[in-house]
Amino acid sequence: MGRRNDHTRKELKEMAIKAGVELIEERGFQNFSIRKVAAKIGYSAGTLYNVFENSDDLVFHINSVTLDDLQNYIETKLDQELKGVEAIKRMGDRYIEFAHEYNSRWNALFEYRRPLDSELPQWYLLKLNSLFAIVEKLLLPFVHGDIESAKRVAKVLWGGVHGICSLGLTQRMGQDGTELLKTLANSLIENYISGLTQAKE
Amino acid sequence: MGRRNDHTRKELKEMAIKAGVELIEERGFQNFSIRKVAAKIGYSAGTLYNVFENSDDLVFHINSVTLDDLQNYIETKLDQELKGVEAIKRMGDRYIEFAHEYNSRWNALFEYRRPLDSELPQWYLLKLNSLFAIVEKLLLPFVHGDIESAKRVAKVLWGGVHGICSLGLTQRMGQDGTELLKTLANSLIENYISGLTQAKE
DNA sequence: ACCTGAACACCGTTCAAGT
DNA sequence: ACCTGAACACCGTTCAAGT
Repeated sequence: MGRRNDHTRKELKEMAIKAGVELIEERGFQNFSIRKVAAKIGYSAGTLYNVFENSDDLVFHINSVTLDDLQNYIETKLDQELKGVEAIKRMGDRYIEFAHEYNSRWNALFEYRRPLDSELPQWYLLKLNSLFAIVEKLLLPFVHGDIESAKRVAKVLWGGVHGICSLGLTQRMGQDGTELLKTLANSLIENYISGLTQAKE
Repeated sequence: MGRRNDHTRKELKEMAIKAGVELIEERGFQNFSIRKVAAKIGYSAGTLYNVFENSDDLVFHINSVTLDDLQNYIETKLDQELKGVEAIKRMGDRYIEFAHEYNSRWNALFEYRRPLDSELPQWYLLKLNSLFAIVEKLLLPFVHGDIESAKRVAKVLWGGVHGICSLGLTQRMGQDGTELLKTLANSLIENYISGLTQAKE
C-alpha cells in the first residue's frame, strides 16, 4: 500500500467525476455510492476523501457537469432565429427532453432535499444562476427592459416548467408522455406571458 | 423471542406509520430508516417485513398520511367565500405554507425519484388524483365546463406552483422566502388564467 | 402464527500504518 | 505526501429457529 502518485489531485478529481456521471447514467442514482466510484477508478474509497469533502461534495461536482451539459443542450439546440415567446417555449421543450433523455442524472440534480436551513455550495448556485440568466435575457423585451421584473418572471417560468416536468416524469400527474408535458409547458409559457403583458397595458 | 401477539397486523401497521411520520418530522428524511421505525415501536426490523413489502412500501404509506394532511390543510383553510381565481391563489398559498411548515414530510413526498419505468402504487396515484380534483373543480367555470380542459389546466397550475415551491424551498432560485414564493405562485395563477381566458374569446 | 436475532451484502467516513 | 485496509456505526432484507 502507500503512495502511488499515478495521478495528480486534479486528475483524480476529474476521473471520479467522470466515473460518477457514468455510474449514475448506467445504473441510476439509487445505485450510486462513493465506494463504487472509487472501485470504478481503481482507488480505495478513502482516497476520494483526500479530494472531496464527502459524498455530497462529489455529487455536487457530478451535478455541476450535468448542469453544464443541460445548458449546452439548451443553447445549441436553441434556434437563433426564434424570438421572444417562441424561443422560451423552445427552451421549455429542451428542458423536458433533457430531463427525459438523461433522466438519472437529471434526477440526481434534485436528490438533495435537505432541511430548510442547509445551504447549497456557492459555486453551485452561480451555475444555476447562469441558467436562469438565459431566460431573463429573453424576457427583457416583455418587461420594458426592467431586469428585476425579468428575474421574477424567469423564476415563475423556470419553476413552472420544472414543476410540470418533475411531476410529469415521476408519474405524479398520470401517464403523460414527454409530448404532452411539452404541450403543458408551452401552454404555461404562452398564456402566462400573454396574461402578464395584457395586465401591463 | 417468538410470538407476542401484543398487536394485530393492523395495529402494527398503524404504529409503524405513525412512528415513521414522527421520525421524519423530528429528524428529517435523511435520518429515516425502517430499522429506526422498528426500534421506535419496540419491534425487530424483521417484523415490519410481515406487514410492509419493503422500506419503500412503508414510505408510501407515510406519504399517504402526509397527502391526507395536505388535503386537509388546504381544504380547511380554504375560505368558502373565495371564488374562482382567488380560491386557486389561496390554494397555492396553502400548498407553499404546508411545504414550509412540514418541510421534511413534504420532502419525503418527492424523494422517490426512480427510473422512468418504475411505477407508483395504484392506491397512491388515486390519492394524488383527489388533490388535482380540487383544482379541477374550481377551474370548470374558466373552461366552459369542459372537464378535459380543466384537467389539463389543473396539471399546468399544480405543476407550476409545485415547481416554484420546490426550487424555491430548496434554495435553487436564490434566498427567496415563502412570502416571495407565494407572490410568484399567485402571479403564475393569475396571469396564466388571464391569458387563457383571453385567448379563448 | 408470530417474532427475533443473526447473517449477508452493502453503505459513508475515519485514520493508523505502510511506502 | 499519498494511499490502503481495517474499523466503526450504520443500512435493507432474509430466514432459521424459537415460542
